[in-house]
Amino acid sequence: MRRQTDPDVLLLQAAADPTRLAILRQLSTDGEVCACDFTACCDVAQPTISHHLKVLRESGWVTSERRGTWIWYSICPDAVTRFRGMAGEISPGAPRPATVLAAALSAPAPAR
Amino acid sequence: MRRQTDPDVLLLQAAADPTRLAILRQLSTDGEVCACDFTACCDVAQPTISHHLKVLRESGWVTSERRGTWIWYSICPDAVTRFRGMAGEISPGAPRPATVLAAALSAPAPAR
DNA sequence: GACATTCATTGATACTTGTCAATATCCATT
DNA sequence: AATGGATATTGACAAGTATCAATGAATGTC
Repeated sequence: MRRQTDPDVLLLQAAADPTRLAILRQLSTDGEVCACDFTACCDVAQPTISHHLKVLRESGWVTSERRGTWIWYSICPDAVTRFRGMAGEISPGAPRPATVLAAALSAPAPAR
Repeated sequence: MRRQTDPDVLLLQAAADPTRLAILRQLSTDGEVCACDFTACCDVAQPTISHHLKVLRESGWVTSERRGTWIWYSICPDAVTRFRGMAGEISPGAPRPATVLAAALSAPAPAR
């Protein structure tokens, strides 16, 4: 298992966790959320929330801003753009007209 | 670490791997790909490809169809729809007009 | 300064996952 | 049925990760 460097994979990996997806969804709804408010929605201890926020920060999903005692988190618009770009690129694929299908069936072997 | 059941998280987790993302991208480009053609693009052994294809199958990303000796894979349109739906739901969040920002700054504590 | 609160870090532990060698299974051809 | 090629499965191992208790660092209040 080699460590990830592809930024797209990093973005997906960061979102692919129930706690972090819940965080992203709450941020999508509220726009800005204090770190102390995430413990309520996610049913995990404070260090765990802090860990997940770090993952989201380092993957580019969120930014934080200190205001006195509290730290407010919000989603980076750039991450949303990148995520939607990936969603646009992944598609069911090129159309397969009958001629192409027939060619594939009669071909001696798949393309190398 | 409790096992995942949320289908959205499962979909993201399945895509959040370099090999599997490469598979999805090749399927997006070519529409339909023979299992034997994935070993070339991903630089991993055949059992590893088979393992990743299984993950993509069980998470709903792809379907397979046997044609004689070869098995052809393609992306499920439904998975694409779900993925794009998630991409649409995650956003930088509600707008923060000056009044809201001022209220947040002067508030004694974050909303509980 | 002393104290309380918020958030981050450290360290330990249990669980999950990506990988491959070896083997099995399925299909087509001879 | 015997052989060969394409995929899947099994088993084992190394590496990654989610979690929390304990602790540290920063800020605000008294």
